[in-house]
Amino acid sequence: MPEPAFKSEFLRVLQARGYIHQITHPAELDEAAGSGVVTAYIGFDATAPSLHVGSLIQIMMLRRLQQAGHKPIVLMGGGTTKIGDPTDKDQSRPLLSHEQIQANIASIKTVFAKFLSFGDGPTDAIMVDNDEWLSRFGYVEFLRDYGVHFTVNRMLAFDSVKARLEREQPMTFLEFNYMLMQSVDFLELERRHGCLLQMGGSDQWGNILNGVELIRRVDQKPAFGLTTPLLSTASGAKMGKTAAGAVWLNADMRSPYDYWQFWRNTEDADVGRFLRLFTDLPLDEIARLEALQGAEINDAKKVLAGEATRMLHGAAEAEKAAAAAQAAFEEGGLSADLPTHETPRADLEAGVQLADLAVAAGLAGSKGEARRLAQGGGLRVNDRPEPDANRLVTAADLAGGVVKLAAGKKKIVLVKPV
RNA sequence: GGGGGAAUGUCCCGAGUGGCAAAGGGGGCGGACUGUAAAUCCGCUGCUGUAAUGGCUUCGAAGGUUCGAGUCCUUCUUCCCCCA
Repeated sequence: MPEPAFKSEFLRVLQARGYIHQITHPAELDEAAGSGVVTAYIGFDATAPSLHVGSLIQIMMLRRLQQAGHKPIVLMGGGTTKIGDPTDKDQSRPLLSHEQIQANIASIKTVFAKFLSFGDGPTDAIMVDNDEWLSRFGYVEFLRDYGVHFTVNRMLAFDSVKARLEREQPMTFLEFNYMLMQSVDFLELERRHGCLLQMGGSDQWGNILNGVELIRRVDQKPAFGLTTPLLSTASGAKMGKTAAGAVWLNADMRSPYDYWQFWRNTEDADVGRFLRLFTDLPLDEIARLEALQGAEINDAKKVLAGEATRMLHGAAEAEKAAAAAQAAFEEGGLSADLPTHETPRADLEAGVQLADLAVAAGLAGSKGEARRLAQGGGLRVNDRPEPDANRLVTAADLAGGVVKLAAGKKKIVLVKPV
């Protein structure tokens, strides 16, 4: 897109840090953001008990919004999750129960407090659940009030719908209604909180546009939409999916150490971009880090990992993760902060089959996998490759009170007798 | 309502028309090279087990034919297309 010179601090920051993909009315939004407090929202799904890194760019955008003196609204999709967003999905999702969804929301909530400051002040963040209004509509009422504003012709033209149809994959009427509900969300937030702007990933562009138009048509009020680029790594992989599964933000689903490792393993080509998006470091500092060449860029990755982990888990956890990584990778030593697996001392004294231990410690999904891993030279006991997964691990393998198990070079678990 | 097609290794795509643990690819994992990077090359990728031959469970669901079924037959489920 062209480079409009934004006047408002908010849009200037977003632009400089690479958050902007599309804006519905750039000049008007810039004007609004430059002359007063803008209330903006982003919707989040509640399909899992935690958000993952894929949502982090959205969370960070709300943080930037607040930093620039505006008011963020976190919209939890308690109602829309009951439907399931068809965007980018090939198949319908299994429907979750109301209780599951509410439990997920409660769990997700804890993360936002780390990035935003909530409260009653004019620029304090608030959190709302769209189940509050969506589940109250009667069918006839909903159709009369909102259904009239949407034409099927138009809805069929949206990418999310078109893609499903073209691939000859079924799309239920339930899912087809998702974009109506999301539009109504925006309208509802505009009425309740004077919300002016909806943000989201570029895949949400169509849904956001619908909301913008609904508000403009029904309430004759200004409304704006802004999307972020779809985040993928430089080599094209989707952000946030690794072999170990999604990179969850909740600490109980992904340890601070693993979270630190995720960022540490960023590709060279992504370091600058990620620093801008996911840390609060000043841009000139980032430019300096980004310019590092060869092996030195690893320093930039450590800064990235440290900053990102600190923001989510706090300074203490970030330092522990960094120290554990340094000990494990740079000094070949042990650190008590590495992930540990506890095993009964009596079992260890009797001897535990290595394959069983590797599975129990989460390094392999099955004994067969552990065996293959061992045969391929990827399974290490106390830093020595161990080709025989049948061998017994005993108390004799204890070194410094623990047995160090590794699958590959990066997944390390300390087995601790208890 | 009538006619024609489709569902395959629970990550995805996809070959297979009586001997199949099932081609090929993507993805993922491991190894080598490096810098805990990328690219490249090599290996692995249903569970379980051995020094090794093995055992078990898989091709939408349930039955059937057969020494033997992903493959043939019947019924069912879901989806797609055409006609009404």
